[in-house]
Amino acid sequence: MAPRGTAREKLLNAAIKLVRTHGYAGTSLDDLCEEAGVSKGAFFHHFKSKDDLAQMAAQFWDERTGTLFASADYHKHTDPLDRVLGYVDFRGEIMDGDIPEFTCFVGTMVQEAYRDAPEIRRACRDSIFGHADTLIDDIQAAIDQAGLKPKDWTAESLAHYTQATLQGAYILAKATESNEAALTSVAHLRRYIELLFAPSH
Amino acid sequence: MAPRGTAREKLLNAAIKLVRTHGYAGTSLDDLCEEAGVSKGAFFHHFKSKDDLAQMAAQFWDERTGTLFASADYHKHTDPLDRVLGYVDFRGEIMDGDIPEFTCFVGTMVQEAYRDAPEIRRACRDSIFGHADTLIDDIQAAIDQAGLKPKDWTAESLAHYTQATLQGAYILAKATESNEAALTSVAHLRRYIELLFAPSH
DNA sequence: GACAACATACCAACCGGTCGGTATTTTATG
DNA sequence: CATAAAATACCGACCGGTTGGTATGTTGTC
Repeated sequence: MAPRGTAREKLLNAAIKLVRTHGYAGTSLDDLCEEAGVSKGAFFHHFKSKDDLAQMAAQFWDERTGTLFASADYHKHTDPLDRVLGYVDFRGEIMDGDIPEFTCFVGTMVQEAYRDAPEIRRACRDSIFGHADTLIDDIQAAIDQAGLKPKDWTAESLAHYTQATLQGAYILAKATESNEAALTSVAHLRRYIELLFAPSH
Repeated sequence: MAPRGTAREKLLNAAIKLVRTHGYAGTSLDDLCEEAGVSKGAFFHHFKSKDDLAQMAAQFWDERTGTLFASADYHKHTDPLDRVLGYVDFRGEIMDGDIPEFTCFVGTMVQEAYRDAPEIRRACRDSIFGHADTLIDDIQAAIDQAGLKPKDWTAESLAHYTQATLQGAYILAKATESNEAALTSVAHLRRYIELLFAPSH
């Protein structure tokens, strides 16, 4: 028997895995409980409803990915532009293995829930944009160091754009059942950033 | 009473509308029939199953958007780069109104169906990449005219990248319930293409 | 009157959620 | 420090409604 006090976390991890594979509405509570190896009773002890689980899972995802990115090597670069490009490279490096293993849980879920479950939408939005915001300081430092005075874009808008590209890359990956088009997209994103900061402008 | 012989098309349009709003699994056959103003019998007269409808709807969407883009003004530019940039601008212009009205039906659906319904996945893939392919000739002409010899990208990969960016832009729009981040993404995409073809390289 | 285009009635499986109960851990009290 | 009470963690049968799908009509048109 599994140790007590672990059902909640097992359900959160099961949610992330199954929603990435089958979508939110396509994942039933029975599926969730079976995947987690817990009972229906345990589910409703920890969560008020399926939507409540989804919201908590978005926060859980946010923390899990926050740790992953915070401890990644790209922060070690002394040059701010290298940190930004290192981030992009890192996003490419983790596009590995089976598609549900590297695609974005909150990006997937918000597409289904944005209209019918406002709290889920907000939790997903906070995760996506909270993560994007971790890039702003490095981008701004790169702008300052390069002596750029961009008129029609900002560190924030570029940070958001990176997330759009990555989310879209995952859709292409799902459509083709391959990470190839996703990696191509990351390469284009990298090239864009290089061009933005290229000395010749 | 609605005229006979229109149920099929009404169901296809209802599918596009409802899936864009609630997702694929989140849309029931009863919802579909009610939205279309048609009975369950009519549904199963025209479609073998819900998945069959989804597949047909992806093809229907492909034809509908094919007509829209084929008749758009950006083709009128004599300069190929202007046609490409005109396409991007056009994508921004149609990001208007309520979110389900401008987001991508096949991009939404493939996220839910890519693992569990291979025929739907293929139909969505064909629509996305078939559309992307309509850009290749213009991009290639722009490359040739600018005298570029890109080593690590092609007209095809750039065409695919535009679709990734747009699909991701829709996710940001859904997450924020606003088209603002989507428009910002389109502006960045435009800037990237301008930089790629800028004389100074 | 044949056949396509619908409508209606119905079904079994599945869905999210409830409920009564039990096992374990924590806490208050003498 | 013993122990009873209370809170927590968990179980699984069960419920009513919804689901995708079927079987059997009815209606319009050539």
